[in-house]
Amino acid sequence: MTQDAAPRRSRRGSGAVTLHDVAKLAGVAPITASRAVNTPKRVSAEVLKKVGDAIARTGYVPNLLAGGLASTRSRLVAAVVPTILGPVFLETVQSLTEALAEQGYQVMLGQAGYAGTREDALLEAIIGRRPDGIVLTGIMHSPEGRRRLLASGIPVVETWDLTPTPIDMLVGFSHVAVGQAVAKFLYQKGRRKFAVVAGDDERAKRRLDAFRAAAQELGLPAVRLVVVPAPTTLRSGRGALAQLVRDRDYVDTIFCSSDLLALGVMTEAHALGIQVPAQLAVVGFGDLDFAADLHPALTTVHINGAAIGRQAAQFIVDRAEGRQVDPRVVDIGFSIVDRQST
Amino acid sequence: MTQDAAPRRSRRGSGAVTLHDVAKLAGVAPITASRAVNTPKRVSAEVLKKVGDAIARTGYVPNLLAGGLASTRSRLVAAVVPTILGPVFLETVQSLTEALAEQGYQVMLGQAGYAGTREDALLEAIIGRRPDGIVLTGIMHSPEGRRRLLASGIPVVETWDLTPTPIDMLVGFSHVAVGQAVAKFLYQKGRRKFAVVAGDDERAKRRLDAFRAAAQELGLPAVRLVVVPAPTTLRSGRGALAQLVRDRDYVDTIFCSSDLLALGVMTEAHALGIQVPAQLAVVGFGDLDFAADLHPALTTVHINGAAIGRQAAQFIVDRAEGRQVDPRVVDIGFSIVDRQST
DNA sequence: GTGAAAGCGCTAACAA
DNA sequence: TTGTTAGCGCTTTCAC
Repeated sequence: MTQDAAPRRSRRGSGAVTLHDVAKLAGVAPITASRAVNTPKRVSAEVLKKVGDAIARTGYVPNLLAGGLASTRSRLVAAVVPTILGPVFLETVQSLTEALAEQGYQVMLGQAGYAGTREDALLEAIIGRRPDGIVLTGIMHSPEGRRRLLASGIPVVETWDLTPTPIDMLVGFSHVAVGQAVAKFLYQKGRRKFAVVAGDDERAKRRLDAFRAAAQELGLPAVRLVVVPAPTTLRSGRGALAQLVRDRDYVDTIFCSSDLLALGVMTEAHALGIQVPAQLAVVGFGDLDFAADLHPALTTVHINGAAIGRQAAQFIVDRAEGRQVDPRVVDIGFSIVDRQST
Repeated sequence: MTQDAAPRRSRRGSGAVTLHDVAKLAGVAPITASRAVNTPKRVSAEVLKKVGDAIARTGYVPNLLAGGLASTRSRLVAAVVPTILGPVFLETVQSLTEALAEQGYQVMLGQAGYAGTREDALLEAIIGRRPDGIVLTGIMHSPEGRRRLLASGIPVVETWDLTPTPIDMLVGFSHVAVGQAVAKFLYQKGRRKFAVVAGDDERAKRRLDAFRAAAQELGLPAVRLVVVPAPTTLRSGRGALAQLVRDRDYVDTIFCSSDLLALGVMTEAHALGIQVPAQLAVVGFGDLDFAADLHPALTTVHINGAAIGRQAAQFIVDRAEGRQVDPRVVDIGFSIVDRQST
């Protein structure tokens, strides 16, 4: 603890070990120590060893805030979801986090809320961190928000959708195609009287509209619609079926906008003594973990959420490393998993 | 675009608007602009207006990396979960994120993996960001990890448990008390032959041990045990009941270490024609969203995960603002929600 | 209430 | 391959 004789201005930051300390201990210049840490190939074996020893001895952990400021590369990526409580995007966030972690990036989580309030404050908080990328899942449709993102110059990946006018990069699938495919699939199964139970959510609405249009084209009767608030729950699924029954609106098939809703419909069917699939076919969306193991097993639309996360990570890392990203739009597709509930 | 006459070394960072630009436009010193942004009360109304106008005109967004470096307060909090895919901790992460966002902090997400591998790399990544706090949920039990955390000097909140030797701060509940309470509860319901289906997880194990010990003290026969891999799933719940039946190990009650397992047990019971609760009582753990709406509704242990998140946020903000935190351990308790499945 | 100077810990640019 | 210098954009300390 050698104090300076004239300690005019002491700041001494956090008091943690710095690269300077390591460099001094190793007997090299700070920048050399920096290279030993970040680009070990561009440094002699001897220096590498000395610096490595010094790090081990001091327990040095690089300050990424300082590094990010100096290099204008924060190695931070923001992921924005409506809410973390919806199980839908979790797989994407998980694989995104993992793929990025492998490359030395961390994920900052932002919850926009379905309402779209706070969007502005959230954007401010995100942009202020100067992340190397922003991954959006199912949100940010206000023109003002899009403008700010664009203005920030930060690479943006939109996911879980295929919009005609992406902000920047895009990995998702067509909700319209899903709606059409499910209608066709059910028609081929011999089902004729459809209902839809859907969360009050823009993309669910697009699936549903396509579904209804396809049903109409197939010459089927009008599709009955029950809208429930987002986020969807088992409870609202139960309520929706109860309502259909109460209205004596008999249908032979229900397409739900989430697996949780489907589970709710099936639960209510069980409680009411309605046989699935004999009397009622149920289709979900998402193919959550539990869908395959329900009784009866749930037919549902499978989205490879993990692949979406990985692709998003790839996009961002590519950009951060200065690589050209092309194409900037990836259609990850979907598949209908045919199980017992239909 | 006035270029300097002799641009020796241009670095020009990110090219974004800086506080300097704002200050110049407002006709004040940078530090004054800084005060206008961060401590508006310590600035005259006139300055406040000029700076506000300049910010609006330029679209300035403060660089929190730079601010964090200078002030040694990153306003970043790391939250570590085993995996984001387990629904158990989500409510905690959600309320933590929200409570912190209100105070201007962001959450960085870390996934440790149940295996405990990568723990070291994760710690390095976290500490390197110099977060103002670290919230741990259900992990970090390696002595080496604890040592590093301690050495980093960063405030740590452990959650979802009540350990005898916390690293720093702690908000949770007693898993032993849960096990005992559930055993007593079931005994009072007239149940006598217990089984446990539990994930291979340290804390589930503690609940279960306490549960078995309590059953023994009540003079009940030995508790049958089925251990399934973590994270727990509906499928492993189904498998567990199937196994019990296959082994002709008849029990009248199953205590599951998660609601998902309980749902699996109930699903399998339904498939096998076993009546719940008449022939078999089922108790879950977690009181997830769907538990109340199952058929029959699931009796389970309720943990106020949101309260845990809020308390953790409080702990960290208090510390960051230099307040004394006392007490540093909060028992959030639990409750048994008595529904139809028992 | 406002400002000048210094520096948080690191890396880009340039030079040797 | 290594080192020197000058910042990255902000806030602290000290002075008025």
